[in-house]
Formats: sequence, structure tokens, C-alpha cells
Amino acid sequence: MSERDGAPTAATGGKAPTIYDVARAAGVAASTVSRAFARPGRVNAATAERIRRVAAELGYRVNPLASGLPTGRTSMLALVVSDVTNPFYAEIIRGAESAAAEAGFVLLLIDAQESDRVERASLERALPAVEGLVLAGTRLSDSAIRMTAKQRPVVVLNRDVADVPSITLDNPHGMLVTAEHLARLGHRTVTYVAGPEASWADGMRLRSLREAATGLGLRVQRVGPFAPTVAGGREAADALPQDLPTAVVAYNDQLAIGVVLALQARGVRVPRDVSVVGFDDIFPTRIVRPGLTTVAAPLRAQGRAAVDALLSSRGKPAPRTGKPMTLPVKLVVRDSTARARRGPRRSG
Amino acid sequence: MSERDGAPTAATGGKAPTIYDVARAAGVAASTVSRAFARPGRVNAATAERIRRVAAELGYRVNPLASGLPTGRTSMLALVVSDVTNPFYAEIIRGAESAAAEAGFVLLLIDAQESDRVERASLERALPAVEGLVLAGTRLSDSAIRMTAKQRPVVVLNRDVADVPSITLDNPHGMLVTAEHLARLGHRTVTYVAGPEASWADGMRLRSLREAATGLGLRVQRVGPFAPTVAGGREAADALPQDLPTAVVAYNDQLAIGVVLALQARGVRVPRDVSVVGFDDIFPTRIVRPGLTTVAAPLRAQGRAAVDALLSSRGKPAPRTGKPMTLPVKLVVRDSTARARRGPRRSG
DNA sequence: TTGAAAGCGCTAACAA
DNA sequence: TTGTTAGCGCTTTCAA
Repeated sequence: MSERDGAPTAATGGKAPTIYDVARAAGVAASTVSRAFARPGRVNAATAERIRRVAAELGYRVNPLASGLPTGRTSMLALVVSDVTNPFYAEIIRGAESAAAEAGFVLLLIDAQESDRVERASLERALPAVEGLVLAGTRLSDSAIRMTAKQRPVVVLNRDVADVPSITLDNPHGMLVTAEHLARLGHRTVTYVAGPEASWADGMRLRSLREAATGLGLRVQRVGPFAPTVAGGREAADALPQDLPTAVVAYNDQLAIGVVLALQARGVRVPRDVSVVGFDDIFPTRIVRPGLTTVAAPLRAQGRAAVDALLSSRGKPAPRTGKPMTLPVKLVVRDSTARARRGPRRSG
Repeated sequence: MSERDGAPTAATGGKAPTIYDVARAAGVAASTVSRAFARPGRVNAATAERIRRVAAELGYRVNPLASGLPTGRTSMLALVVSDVTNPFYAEIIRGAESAAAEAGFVLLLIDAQESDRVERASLERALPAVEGLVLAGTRLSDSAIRMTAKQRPVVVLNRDVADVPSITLDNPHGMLVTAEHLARLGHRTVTYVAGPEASWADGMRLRSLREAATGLGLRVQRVGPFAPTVAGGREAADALPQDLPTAVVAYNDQLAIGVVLALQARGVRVPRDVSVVGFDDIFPTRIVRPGLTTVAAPLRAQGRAAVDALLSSRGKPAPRTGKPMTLPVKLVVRDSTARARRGPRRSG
């Protein structure tokens, strides 16, 4: 239990060294130590060097809490997701976290656990401590989001909230290429499996699919809403019309996977009897059989972009750009879609 | 853009109300306001009530940074994972986050991105701000962990570090039931697909499997190490002996899934030709075909337990309990294991 | 039960 | 370039 680097520690009874300890040991004023770390250019090179050395010896680290008090700069950002357990967020978190880390920021993770109450409580606690937040998945109402945005810079993902910067996916394009793909395979009807009722993206996707379908002679019907999970997809499979459609487009990959699994369990073959398309391209689409055809979203880039937007908005006058930033998507064709067979197949 | 609750906000030019604003409005001293929030019992009920009301009207919230300065209590915990993208961590994060939230704590997420450098840098930044940390997946050396543990309470997951509290899984039992299951199915040889070389759990599992096998007349061979990912599993499949073993036990589910996928791609049938067992029971084991037989770990409970341990150690003298806490595991039999066929099958 | 006052560790004018 | 001096918002003795 040696204390090689000589740093006194809390556990050993000592306290963490402060700026004063360093100042004393280096024979300078505290403010000079502060400058040496914050604005190295504003202090004599030799002095700065000596301070750094002494600080290292003492095991000194600037206390972000203390420095955040007078400046308001806490170097913390919050990321709100509705369910950490959802693989959809994994890539977003990764993107946000790495962008934050690169900028010297630390990320507060708030898992709303699909609960309004939990989300509000956690937000309440995190808000005063962070310099900005990205709402990747939130149950908050538009007005609640706007209220929050008044206190701290906010970036919303996959949702369009008036007056709040947002980063969305190109849902219209995604649905257009999906519809084209299906039409090209000879499908004439497609059932859209809807996600959560409150989801902005869900409404957007259904509308986009309908629009795209119109020009292609495709008929669109809708079932739902369902929880955006594999379990939700299983339920959705039961809600499909008795005369199974030849094609199903799901709000997201999890729903699509659930649909495929339930269909297969009933003896329905995918894609031979029914073609299925998902959205997002989360990792499981690659390990499922058949591989899921899906609209791939740049999730990691989205997380990164959100943090970048937040960081670049600091200090700026009004970050209200008006138009939401939209990220491109593309169709990834795997094995869950195939040429439509003549005549519908009766459901088991 | 109304400001219904009258709370002045940063974005509107106003500043967040402080304890002094509340004090003035309520006609009491700042210290009384402080007490009203921190120790309600130590202040006149009527006064406390009035303060709460005024505070609510003003939209006052205690600033955790400011209160953390004098007390050292920041209400923040850090959680370090090696790769957020790994579904293995999803449940751990969920458990840790909810336990933290329930205790009024906020969680700092540190994604090491499988990089030593990234992990150290992030840790460096987070350390001074948190009251404790759980290392769910870390690349740090034992001694580095011990150094960290001297500065803040630490709980390590799935790893045994001398003098640092840890929460591990009952690997010996997991491997024992796995070996018994396989032996009962008539398998005589099993290949262990190893995870990362540095992994404590990996060594533990191999050793435990060997021990269990000895008593059951099972021969164990090992291939690896491999990255604990699906891609790693695919590689592992190629490293399997030419004469395929009838059973494969993988370090974790991701490896197991990769092995299954690669085997299937080669025309090898699972479980008919080769039985495969994973570890952890992450969500994808349920959507993969065949469903993966695996040793289920109480991941969420583990995350929760880690935070609870951290929280209960605060203020306590020395949290060095000596023995690591061990969580039970159990075998979940799905469809990736079956009776061994006579005679080995040649690899494609 | 309440108030006054002295910090917590750091930053940011303002002087020197 | 460096030192001095106020705070940042809150907690916590110590008196009243």
C-alpha cells in the first residue's frame, strides 16, 4: 500500500491538494497557479513549468466543482435516453460520449426508464450541474422541453420542437427508398407497424410512407401503436390482418424483429411469405435470421452531432437556427425482403 | 414563450435564483433557507413551509455544485464501462442508474472505448467530482485501481482486486452446471472459446470449467484469446480444431453468437453437429436462432448492488470487507445444445 | 429556532 | 507577468 507518487488521499486521512498547496510549494500566488492551468500563455514559461511539476508531484488536479462555481463552466453535459437497455441508444451514447470526452467534457447519463416521473426527477437534479443537454429520447412535452431549453442549451434528437435545435433523420427519404424497394419487388400492399403513439418520428414515418406509396401504386395500412420493442413486435404480428400482407414496414428494428420472430413461430416464412423492413439498423439486425432489411441511420454520428451542436452553441447569442438538422439514411437490403408471391397467404 | 412560473432563466438574461433571493423573499436569513432544505426538522414548521412556497414560486433549486463545495457531497457517482455498445453493459447501466437515481444521485458515464488512454483521461476528469465509482469494465491495472480506490470509494465488477470491494458472479457454479449439462447430453470433449487475455473472469471460467470437467470425464481444450464480440466469435469458429468438437463453451454470449453464425455459414448445424453455450444471457440470446443456451447472470442486480455498496460505504470507516460479494448464476437451456452425436464431424 | 460570519477551491478583475 | 482581493452559492459553526 505504498503511496508512490506522494499524493495524500482522502482514504489515507489526507485531503486532496488544493491550488493553495501547489502555490505554496511553488512559491507563487494561487492565482498564478490557476492561470498556469487555465491560460498557460498568460504566465511565464519557466514559472508555468515549475507549477506543473510541483502540481504533478503533489498529485494536484483542478476541482471541476470549485472552478465551475465562479465560472458556470462545469464541463458536464447530460444525455437523456428513455431506456438505456434499448440498443438503439447504444450508438448514440457512444457518439455523444466520445465527442464529449474529446472536448474535455463528462457525460451525465439519465435513463428515464420510460417513466415521466423518473425523467423529471433526474433532470431536476442534473440540470443545475450541466452546461447543456441532449434529449435523445424523452417523454417531456414540447412545452416542457422549451422550458428546459430556457435554462440550458438543449438539442433534441428525432423530434421537432419549435424553437429548440434538433437533429433528425431523413425519414421521408428512408420511407421513399423503402417503398421503392418493395414496389420493385412486386408488392402492392404494405402494412405499417406503428411505434409509440407520442413519437414524432412514428407519425413522420407513416406519413412519409403513405406519400411515397401513393406515387408507386402501393396501398398502405397501419396497425398499432406498439411499444418499440421486440415484445411489441410480437404483439404486432398478432394484430396483422388475417390475410397477411406481403410486406410489413415497422417503425423500428426491434418491432421488425419481433414481427419476424412471431411470424416464424406461426410457420410463416420470411421473406417468402412476408417481407419485413425495419428502421435504424441496430446491431441485432445482423445476427437475426434472416438478416433484416432496414433503413440505416447514422446513430453514432447523431450523438456526436448533438454534442458538437451543444458545444458550439456555448456563449453564442441565440442558437435558434430555425431549421432542424437532418441526417441522411440509406436502405440496407438484407434477406428479410423478397419478391411478392401471387395471392395472399392465410394467417395461421 | 411565456414564463409561466416566473423563474428567471439564463436564456432570458436573468440568472437562476439563489438561496439569497429566497431568503430575501421569505424574510429570513440565508442559513435558514439552507436548513429548510437540508434539515427540515431544525426549522420552525411554519417558516419552513413559507420558505418552500417562496422557493417554488421563484423556481429555486439548490445548486449541487455549490453545496458540494463545502460538504464534499456532490451526489454524483461514476460508472466506467469498456464499451457502451456492448449489450452486456446495458443491464448493468440500467441497474446502476436506477439505484443511483433512487438515492438522489446522478450517474457519470465513462465509456473507455476499449482504450486505456481514453479511460484514464476520462477518469481523471470525473474523479474529483464524484463520491464514488463503479468499475464495470476497466482496463486499469490492479495497482491503478488500488490507487484510485484511495481517492474515492470504488467497487469493481467481475474482477477480484486485492483490498478493493468487488462484486463477481459465481463463475465456478456456472461452469459446473454447464459441464454437467453437456456431460448429461453425452458430450466427451468441449472447446472453451476464450475472451480477452487480460480478463479475470475469463481465466476464472476456464479454470472452473476444467475443474468441473475433470470429475465428469469431460476433456477441455481451449482456443483464443478473442475479442468478446460477435466478430471475435466468428474468428473463433475458424480457430476451432479441424475435427469439430461436439460442444463449445464460450467466454460470453457475444462470442457464442459469433461462433454459431460462422458455423452455420459453413453449413454446420447447431445444435445437431455442435452444441454451443454462452455466458451472461444478454438480450440477443433470445432473438438468435437457435436460442442460445447460456449461463444467466443477474446483470441488473449487479449494477444495483454496486451502487448500493458504494452508497452504504460513505462515511463508514474502512469498507474493505475482504471477501468479494458473489452473485448467483443459473443455466438457461435453450436450443443451442443437444445430445452429442457419435463420431466427430469434419469441418467444412 | 434563527442569524451572522467564515469558509469550501477556484476564478477574475484590478493593481502593481 | 504576478499578486491582491473579492466573490461564485451553499453549509456550518457559533452566538443570540
